[in-house]
Amino acid sequence: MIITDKLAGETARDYALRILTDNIRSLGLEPGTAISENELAMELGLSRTPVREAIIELSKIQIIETYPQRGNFVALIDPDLVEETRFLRRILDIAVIEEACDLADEEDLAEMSENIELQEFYLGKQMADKIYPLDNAFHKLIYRAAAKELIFNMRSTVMLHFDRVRTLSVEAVKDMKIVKDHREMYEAIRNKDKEWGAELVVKHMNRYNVDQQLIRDQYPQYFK
Amino acid sequence: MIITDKLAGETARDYALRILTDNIRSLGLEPGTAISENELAMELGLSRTPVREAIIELSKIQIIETYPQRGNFVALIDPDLVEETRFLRRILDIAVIEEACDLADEEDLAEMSENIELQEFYLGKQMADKIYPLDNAFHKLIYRAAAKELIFNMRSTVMLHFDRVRTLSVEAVKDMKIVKDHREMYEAIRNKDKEWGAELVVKHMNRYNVDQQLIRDQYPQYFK
DNA sequence: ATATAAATACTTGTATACAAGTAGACGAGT
DNA sequence: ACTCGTCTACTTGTATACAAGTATTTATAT
Repeated sequence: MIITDKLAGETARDYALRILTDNIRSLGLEPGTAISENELAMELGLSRTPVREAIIELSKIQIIETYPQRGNFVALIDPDLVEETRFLRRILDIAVIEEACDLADEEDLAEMSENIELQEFYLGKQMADKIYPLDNAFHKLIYRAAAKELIFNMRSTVMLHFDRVRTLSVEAVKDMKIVKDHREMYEAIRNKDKEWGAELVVKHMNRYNVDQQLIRDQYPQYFK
Repeated sequence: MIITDKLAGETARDYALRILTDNIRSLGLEPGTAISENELAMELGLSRTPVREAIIELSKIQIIETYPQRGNFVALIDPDLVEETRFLRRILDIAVIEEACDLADEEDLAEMSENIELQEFYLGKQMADKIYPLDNAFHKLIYRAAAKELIFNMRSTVMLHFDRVRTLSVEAVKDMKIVKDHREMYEAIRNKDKEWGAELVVKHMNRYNVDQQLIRDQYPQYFK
C-alpha cells in the first residue's frame, strides 16, 4: 500500500478516495484484502468519516465489498465484471469518438495534438510511467470535445475493474503502439472520419486483450 | 417533498437515498431547492451521517450541488446534462438489447413475458401509476439477460437527469405505445432480431422527445 | 481431550460534537 | 443616506462517541 501526501486543496474525502483508487488499481491493495476504516484512517492521518465516505463510493461499483459488522474487502477480480466494463468502454468510446468527429473544434484539436506530442516525447525518453496519465488525459479530451464529461467520470470509476487486470499484464502492451493509436485517433477526429475512429477504438481495445486465463493461472488467489 | 416510511431491512442511508431520489425525480424537491443535512435528518428521523452519505452519492452525478459551508442544492436542470444522459441511454440500450438477443435464455424470456402481461393488465385497468415500476423492471430484465447489471445500476442513477424532465412532460407520453414498444422488444429478443431491437430502442426514446423549449418556457425557474 | 460457553477484540452503522467558513441582519459611525 | 464592521445563525467538513453485531479466543466444565 503506497501512501502519498495529501495534495493542496484536496479534501480529506478526496484524499482517501485517491489513495484507495490508486492502490486498488496498482494492486498495492491485493484483491481480498480487508480494509479497516479505523486502520486506514490512522494511516492517512484522518478520522473515520472521510475514509468511510470514500469506501462507500467504491462499494457502489463493487470494487469494494462491505459486510456489515464484519468488514470491507477489496473485491476479488470477477471476470464477468471485467468483461462488463470492457464492453462498456468499447461501446462508449466508439459512440463518443464518432460524436467528437462532429463536435471537436480547433481548441480541442490543439489540446489533443499537444498531449500526443508529449506522449511521443516521453516515449522517446523511455519514460513509460509518464504516459499513463497522458493516456487518460487524452481520452478525457475526446470526451470533452464530444461534450460527454459526466459520462467520462462514470467511465473512469467503473474502469477500475478493467485497469486492475491491465496492471497484471502491463508488459504485454507496447507503449509505442498505444501512442500511435492515439495519434491516429486524433487524425480521425480532425478528418471527421467516424468509421476510422470506431475502427481505431476497437483496435486499441484489442491491444488489452490479454490472455486472461494466463493471468488467472498465475494469480489464482486474486480471482473469484 | 413526500416522505414515506422506512422499509423493513432498509439501512438509514438507503432510506435517505431513496427519499431524495424519488423526490428529485418527481420534482417534489424543485430544482434550486436547498437541502440542509440537519433539516432533512430531522424530517427522516435520522442523524446527519446517513443523510450526508446519500447526498454525497447524488452529488457525484451532479444532480445535487454542494458548496462547502454554504449548502447543498438540487441542481437546476442543465439541458446539456439531459442531452448527455439521453445519449448515454440510447447508446447503452441499443448495445445491450443486441447483446440480449444473443444471451437471453428461456427464464429471462419468461420473466419479460410475465412483466409485459402485467403492464398490459394495468393498462387495461387505467392504473398508469403501476406501469412506471414495471417499465423500469422490464429494462432491468433486458440488462440482466445481457449480463450487464452493473451498467444498469450506473444507467439508473445517472438517468435522474432525464427522468426529471420526463416528469414535467408526463402527459405527452402515451402508456399504450410504451407498453406496445416493450412487447415488441421482447419479441425482438425472442427472435434474436438485433436490428429490430435497435430500431425499437430508438423509436422508444423518441417518444420522450418532448419539446424541451416548451417546458423551458413553462418552468423557466427550473432551468440553468 | 473435547465440547461448550463466556469473554474479548474487533467490525461497520449511526449519532453527536466540534471546527471552520459563509452570508445576512443590524447597528454604529460618518 | 450610506458604508463598514460586528454579531448571529446558519452551513458543510471532520472528529469522536456509542450501538449493535461478528468471529475468534480463552476458559471452564464434562
